[in-house]
Amino acid sequence: MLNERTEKVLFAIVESFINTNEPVGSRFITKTYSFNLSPATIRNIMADLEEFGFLAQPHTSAGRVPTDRGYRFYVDCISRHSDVEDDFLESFISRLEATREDLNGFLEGAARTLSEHSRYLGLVAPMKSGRTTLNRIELFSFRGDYIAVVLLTDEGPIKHKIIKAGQRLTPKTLRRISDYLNQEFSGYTIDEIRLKLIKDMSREKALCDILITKAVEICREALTFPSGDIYVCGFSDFIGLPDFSSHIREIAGAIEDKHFMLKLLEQVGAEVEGPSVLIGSENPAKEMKDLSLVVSTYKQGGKTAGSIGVIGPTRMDYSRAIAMVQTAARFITEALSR
Amino acid sequence: MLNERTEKVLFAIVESFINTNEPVGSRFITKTYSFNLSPATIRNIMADLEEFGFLAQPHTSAGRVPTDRGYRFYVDCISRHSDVEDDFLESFISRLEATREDLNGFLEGAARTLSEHSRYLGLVAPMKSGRTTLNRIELFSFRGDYIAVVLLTDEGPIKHKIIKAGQRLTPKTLRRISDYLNQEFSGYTIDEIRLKLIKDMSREKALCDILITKAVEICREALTFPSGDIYVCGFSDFIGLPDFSSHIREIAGAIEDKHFMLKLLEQVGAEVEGPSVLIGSENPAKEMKDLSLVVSTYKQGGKTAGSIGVIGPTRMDYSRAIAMVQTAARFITEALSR
DNA sequence: TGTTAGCACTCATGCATCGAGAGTGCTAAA
DNA sequence: TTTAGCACTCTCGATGCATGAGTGCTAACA
Repeated sequence: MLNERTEKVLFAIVESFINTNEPVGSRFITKTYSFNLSPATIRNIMADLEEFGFLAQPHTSAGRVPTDRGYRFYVDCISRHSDVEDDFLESFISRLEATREDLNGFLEGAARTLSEHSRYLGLVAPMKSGRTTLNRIELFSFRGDYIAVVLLTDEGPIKHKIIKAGQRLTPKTLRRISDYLNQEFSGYTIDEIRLKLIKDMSREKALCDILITKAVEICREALTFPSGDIYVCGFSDFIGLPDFSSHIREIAGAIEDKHFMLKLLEQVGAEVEGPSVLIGSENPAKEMKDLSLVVSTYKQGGKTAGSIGVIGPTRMDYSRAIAMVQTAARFITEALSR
Repeated sequence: MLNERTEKVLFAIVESFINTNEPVGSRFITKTYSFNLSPATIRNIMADLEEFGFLAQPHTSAGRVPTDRGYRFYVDCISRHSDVEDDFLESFISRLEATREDLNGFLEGAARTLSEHSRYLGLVAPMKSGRTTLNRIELFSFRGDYIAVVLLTDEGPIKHKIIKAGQRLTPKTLRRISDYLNQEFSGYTIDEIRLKLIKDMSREKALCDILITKAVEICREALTFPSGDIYVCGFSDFIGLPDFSSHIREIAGAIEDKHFMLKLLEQVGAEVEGPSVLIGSENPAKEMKDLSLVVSTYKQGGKTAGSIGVIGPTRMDYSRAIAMVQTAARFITEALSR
């Protein structure tokens, strides 16, 4: 499609622009890179690239700027095996030391490490709990007629919730309820349990057992989780980037909206092996048309356990960002397997 | 100190500036407010106010702008009993409905309500858990040699932590440990428990009881909490304010730093009854010299349970903000008492 | 003695102009 | 196919100028 020389020029332009944030001109290219071509030739090539839709001019007589399509071509071509700095990995390791046994703390630390090293926005979203397997349910009465429900999942973290029982339950009753729940639901994923709960609705009515009714009720209430955590770090550095001085507000709004971000990560992350990249207008939301997203998933026990990634301007150092996200995802996966 | 007329002029200037964000001139005052004075007289008064340090001019021949001292005088004078809009309270009530039995969810909702109605930054910080009373400790073994520790406090929320036990413990052993812990620690505040733990160090060694050692160890590990939650809402609206287009970055940095914010809230909140106000340079951190903070505490069972407040530009609608924060704090206090 | 009218003065702001510089596209020559 | 040359376009910063808002001061007034 593009001959080698044209491609090289495109890459040179993309990389210059990533570094300098200034439209790059033909003269600049000839000075900086040794293509042994005159500015005029470069200009011809640039004109071609513009026809292809890979470059654009902010105005006549400015230099060229890569379009989203240009970035896309670049990203699809670059090697995905570039290395990350040593201190990046070291940061991860020391964070892991500091937060051992505290999964959420570690994940938040991972987001922070990512943002600090990339200077972009660091994201981590543990997967929606619907897909995780329930290990055990524990109940205990609490302050009179409340019940504390603790759900242990295989993931490690515990979900908890306080429920109003409506009446005082004896420890024995409580134990019978929790035995029933564990027998029914342990080993299933949260989503499966939700399904079972719907089916049980009828069965439970048939049985007319107050105890069971209560148990299922508790379970149903306990499973109305907040839909999932997400850690976002590095906002202040991110905001300081010169790229979006104008419409910060919309961008900040989109980023603050955790539901939106979760949905975005879930959509993107699932598809391919290795980091996915969404560039500018490829993004589903218009607020993010000047932003790019690099995201990967991490696994636990062979199953996807969450997403990690960065958000930056379309003028992002993709090669570095991809390497970092990939490294981070691998690191977390490895940490979780221990 | 200030005669009544001078005071009225000051208030007029403060309020105009709060509304318009433009330096206010003598002519404007005479047109807008009916003091029955000529611009010249107003100018004389303004000159006096400037001498007092209540007003400043951005440059010769701009209007006057209130200084932090000016705002301070204004805030100290205004009635603290202005009303809030009805829909503000309604928002609270509906949030409470939606998040019943989920304290953290409710508090986050409160921060959001506050930010949405004030258009400033809404903050809620549940008090550092050190001052809350431990109700009960529950232990259960988890995935082999791990132990899940769940701490029930009087506050309602449960703190949980997963600990590596190092060896497999039988249910019976576990029960003995948890009985011991409950006997020792229930009814004390977390801070007291920390103290007790230090004392126990020696006693425990004397006893040479492996079980107790293990128990105390578990407790100590479990009490290394993350230092406290804080909910910050409304960043995108806040950032859109015209006041700080220049140094957004520092401000965003300060706000993102949760430790810093927690410390700030803790410092301010504790002192007086009703909302405290910190204006611009009164603020301990230089990054916040263009921001004002209105913060109050909410209580549970007579004890301070957390802080709630807003952060806005020094040019803040103090009267409204104070009323809102006060209302919010009262509402939460009331909700917690049920 | 306090208030006001008048006036000169100061600045910020917006607008138009201008020159410099950067970069382009096109053409013709190598 | 590449390159040199040239005319052309457009941004950007500096400059000058008029305008308007607002002030401080002085002198007159009630």
